[in-house]
Amino acid sequence: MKSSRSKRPARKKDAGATREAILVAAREAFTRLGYDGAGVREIAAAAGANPALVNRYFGSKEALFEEAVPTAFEIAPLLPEARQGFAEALARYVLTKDKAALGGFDATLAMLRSVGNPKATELMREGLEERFVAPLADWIGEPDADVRAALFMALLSGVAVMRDVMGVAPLRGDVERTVRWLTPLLDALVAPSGKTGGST
Amino acid sequence: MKSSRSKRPARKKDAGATREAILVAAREAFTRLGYDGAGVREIAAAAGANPALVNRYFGSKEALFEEAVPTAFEIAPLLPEARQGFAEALARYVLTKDKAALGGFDATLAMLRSVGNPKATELMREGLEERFVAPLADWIGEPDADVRAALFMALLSGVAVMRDVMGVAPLRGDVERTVRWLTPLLDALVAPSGKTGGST
DNA sequence: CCGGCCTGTCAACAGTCGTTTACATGAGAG
DNA sequence: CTCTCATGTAAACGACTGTTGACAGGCCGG
Repeated sequence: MKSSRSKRPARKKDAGATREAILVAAREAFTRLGYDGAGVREIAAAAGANPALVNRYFGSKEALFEEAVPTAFEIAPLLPEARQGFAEALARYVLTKDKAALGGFDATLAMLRSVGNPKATELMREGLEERFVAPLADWIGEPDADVRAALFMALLSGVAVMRDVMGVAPLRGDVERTVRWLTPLLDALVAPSGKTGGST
Repeated sequence: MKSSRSKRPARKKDAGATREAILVAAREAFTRLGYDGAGVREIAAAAGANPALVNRYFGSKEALFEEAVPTAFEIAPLLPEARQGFAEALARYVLTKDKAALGGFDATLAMLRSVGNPKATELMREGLEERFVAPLADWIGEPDADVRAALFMALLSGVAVMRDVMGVAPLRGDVERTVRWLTPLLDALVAPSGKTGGST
């Protein structure tokens, strides 16, 4: 009973901090529930803010989503200098990533759970191509790099959908066994050409 | 002005036909808009029926979805006797399939656009495992068949998401060029072991 | 031909959604 | 201290959602 007042601010009047709290809460909610499933009231409550402030600081739920999710697509930090072991490292990453890290935010999951909404997909397409496919294609630097990068992203997304969203059993089992089969697939897309594909 | 009456039945009273019309309209709507995006009023209107009939014949929107989508997952018909050319045929299929066929119904697209809704994913998981992953694993009949089948489905779903839902550019371009890179990936998962993966 | 029941219609319910407006409050400037 | 404006609150709007109950219509068996 430490609060006799009906409202405990928990945060003094600070527009910047409130805006940031809403943004963080939105990322978590979009990751867990998708664009349609996450409501502004729920997001605001998780941020300890009033629902009306969402519209005041972001204009609309659509604009909030646009700022929260598509800008978070980032493949660049994952591109190492050495190509050796890159495929396996990424395979192990998608199979073990814990959404509890980084405050429950996972851009890939937020994307996948929001693909049902046409406005959300429209907002994500540009970010996906510019921040994921294009940099990856540049990094591959081989013939058909654009197609290979797109297939790379498709494979990662597909695994995420089956494992984290649909909960398909075999992908939730032994990680090492799955890594052993996923790695060569990813590697074939990023490795220097001539080994697989490309020829007739 | 051939109809002076305010309502033209367009179909005489026939419970079975009405039920079937709703089912067909629901499949098309779920494919195009996903579980959340497709409304019962819209489905009923497309079927030329009254919205209340949806609940009368199916019980609820959830039950309608359960009967319309998860039962349509079917890999069995696509499993040929000969393994030769199977991967390439399936690769070409996912890259050229036209949703206009079969009345605009595509079970994979309906699934992907509905993954944002937890009730929908719950209803689809069983059908997906029993009607797609398990039969495919049996057909592969190799060590780690379950993981390989799951990755196979993940790859196909990922391509569908990136190409048909997100509209990623490289996957909408030259089909043959994409087939050339997608085929060996699928082939590695269904081909007799020893060629790729499984070792170490 | 006629009554009963299956089929279809209509309207409304209760709830949620994003959004907006009017109002209260508190912190900092003069 | 006091005025003032940014910040936060409260309530309601209009539009939707899935669902249900009461009612009408027509087809078929008697």
